[in-house]
Amino acid sequence: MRRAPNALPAAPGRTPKPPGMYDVARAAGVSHQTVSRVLNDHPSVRPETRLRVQTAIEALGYRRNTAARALVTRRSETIGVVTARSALYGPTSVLIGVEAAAREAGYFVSLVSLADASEKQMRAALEHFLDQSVEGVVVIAPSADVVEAALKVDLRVPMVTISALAQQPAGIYVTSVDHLLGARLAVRHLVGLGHRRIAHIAGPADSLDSSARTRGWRQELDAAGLPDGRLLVGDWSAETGYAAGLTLARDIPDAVFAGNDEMALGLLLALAESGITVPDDVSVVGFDDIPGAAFFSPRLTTVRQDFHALGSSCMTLLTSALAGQNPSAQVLVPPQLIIRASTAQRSVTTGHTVRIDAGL
Amino acid sequence: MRRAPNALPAAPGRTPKPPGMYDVARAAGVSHQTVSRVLNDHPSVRPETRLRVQTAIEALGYRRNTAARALVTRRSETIGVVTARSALYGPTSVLIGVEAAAREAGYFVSLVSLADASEKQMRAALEHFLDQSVEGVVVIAPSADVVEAALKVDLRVPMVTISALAQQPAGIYVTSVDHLLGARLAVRHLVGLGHRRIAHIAGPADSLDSSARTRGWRQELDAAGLPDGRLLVGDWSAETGYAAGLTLARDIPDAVFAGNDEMALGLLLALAESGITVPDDVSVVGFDDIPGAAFFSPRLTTVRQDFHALGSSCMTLLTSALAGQNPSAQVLVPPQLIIRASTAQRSVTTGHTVRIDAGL
DNA sequence: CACCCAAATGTGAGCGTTAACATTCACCAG
DNA sequence: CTGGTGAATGTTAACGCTCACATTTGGGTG
Repeated sequence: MRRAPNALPAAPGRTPKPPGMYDVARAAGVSHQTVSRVLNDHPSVRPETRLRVQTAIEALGYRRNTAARALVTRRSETIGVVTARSALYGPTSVLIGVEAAAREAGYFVSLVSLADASEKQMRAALEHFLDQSVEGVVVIAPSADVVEAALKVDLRVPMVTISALAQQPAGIYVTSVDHLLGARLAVRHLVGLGHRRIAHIAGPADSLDSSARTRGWRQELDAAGLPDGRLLVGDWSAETGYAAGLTLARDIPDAVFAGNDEMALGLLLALAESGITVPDDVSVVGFDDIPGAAFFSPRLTTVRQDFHALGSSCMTLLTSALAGQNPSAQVLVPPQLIIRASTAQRSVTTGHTVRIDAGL
Repeated sequence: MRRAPNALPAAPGRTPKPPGMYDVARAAGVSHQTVSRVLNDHPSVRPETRLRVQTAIEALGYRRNTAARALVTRRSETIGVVTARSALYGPTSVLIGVEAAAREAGYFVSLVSLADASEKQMRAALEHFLDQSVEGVVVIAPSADVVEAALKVDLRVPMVTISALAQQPAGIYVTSVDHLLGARLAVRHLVGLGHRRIAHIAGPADSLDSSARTRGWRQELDAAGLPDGRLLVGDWSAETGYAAGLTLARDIPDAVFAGNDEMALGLLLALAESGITVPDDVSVVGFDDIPGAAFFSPRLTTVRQDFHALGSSCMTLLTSALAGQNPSAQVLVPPQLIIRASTAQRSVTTGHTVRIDAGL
């Protein structure tokens, strides 16, 4: 067993008990309450006394006991974060972003990852957080059932969910990357390039992010006065992107908007194997800008999400809710279109318009 | 503000205080201590009494106050996890794996991600954990300086680091994926395919995982009686893999072992752009088996890590340390070689041996 | 049938902090 | 000089739990 190398002549053999407020108080020649006041920087403490106490704290290496504090105040400077037990790029990046933002805001984070979206699991997670006296909860919710499960548990603290809900439910705060906008940006880019038949490979049906992206695709097509495109459904995996690619290869559209980069990767492979050249024969846009997207073959045009901004947005919502304000708006973080080599002007040779267009 | 819909006729307007042990005790007609005994399943409680108490707990919706418990026991059923603030596939997957294993082992996790590997940051993180009375700490350490920083803080609880240290420092427990073995598996596969000049693109110099993989590459080359191969250094990014590929393209080896899949991706692109065909002209192996690796072009042969097993290994170490045993061995989790299409028998046309070899 | 022992249960004292209230002290108005 | 006032400090009581110890209970023994 490792023992703290402690200079104090403590009772032999025992781990020296960490000093408490009383010890500090004694050392500073004040009462424990004054120590408490210094710690919580209460105004009415003489500067001189404050200094004396601070010196004593320093000297003894005193650290306030959070359990005792939490016991009496029912506060813990901690927020709980619930995420799905997935190693996917999106959720994990969001988690890191939220953790960073929470720390910046002065909170610590307690983490629970859910093996599934059942209400039971969610309830257990949230109740655990409540037991810990967390001051707020962040739920990273990929699908509607996670949000629903979270809403069923009644929390005594504010909750913000990171989810692309079409509309904000009462009682919780919601923030998200603006997936719809991202999709529109992607499709708009494709339309601008002259593509008319724009297919979409969607993520899993229960994914909110995916629905929002699909909605964006439709809206932009609509706005451009283009007919509906072909819709295929995948599950975020390259595997399903590949399958979609095989299907698409039989009746190739002008362009494909893939719901995420991984599916775009699968798509790219299927296309290559089918002898279809990107971007000459068909343009491809992804979503996420995962590390590596810039080195797909061809380098992938995609939509980048700002996870750091998302984390901040999340904490802003939470802290203002904690401050008693009622931030009502659903905050959306704008994504960014990254144009690379997988998209190009519609080719005149394979396009469905005649050669004369090229001259215009 | 949302208010818990509570059936009890509580004092008007106030959030009803959650029931305590005394409330349960009264309801069950026993003393608070008996309730405590039931909670901690102490042996000497009559089954009938136990049942009565449990019924009362159920009825009142009683939940044990963790702060109070932590205050007296100085235990919290929580472990602290320190990780690097990175969205890379490796670290995040490890994090998810550890969280899952911790929950399985009955612990909750408190998370701190480090913006840098400074001792200051590490100290703050670990002291925060100590304040929270965590029972153990897991440090996911990509580089030696993180481990060193962690060692400098003197902890009163067991610590396990997940790091590919060449040898285990005293006082802490270490577990890791067996990167060295993984690299040897990869290189052995290459050697088995007849390749002799096997280059390596290493990860960043300060990465322990990278060093272990590089060491494995060297060892296996040695064991096969082959000359040292060409060594290039990247930083895990596809960008650097691409740069390495450009360099390698000028003097193409038989095969390349990339330190991770992302660099392999960059390498693949550089090779393709240089008119070099994989695996005909050169075989490529990656490391990680990131989602998508199976859909690189060509599908990437790589080494898969078992993050779930790693998490379990980590918790096994921690729980046995907690139980007072002294698990001394450094536990390594074996990885698995996944053979796909980026590796092939050494081509007779481009090989450095004459055609006659093919007939042997 | 008194006796003892172990099992089952109860009692009281903290754990380290903050909250509420009490006290002291210096200073100024009347 | 006295009373009042507010700032600075001290005292006491929770917070909800577990621990150590005290007490009760229910059988076997001799």
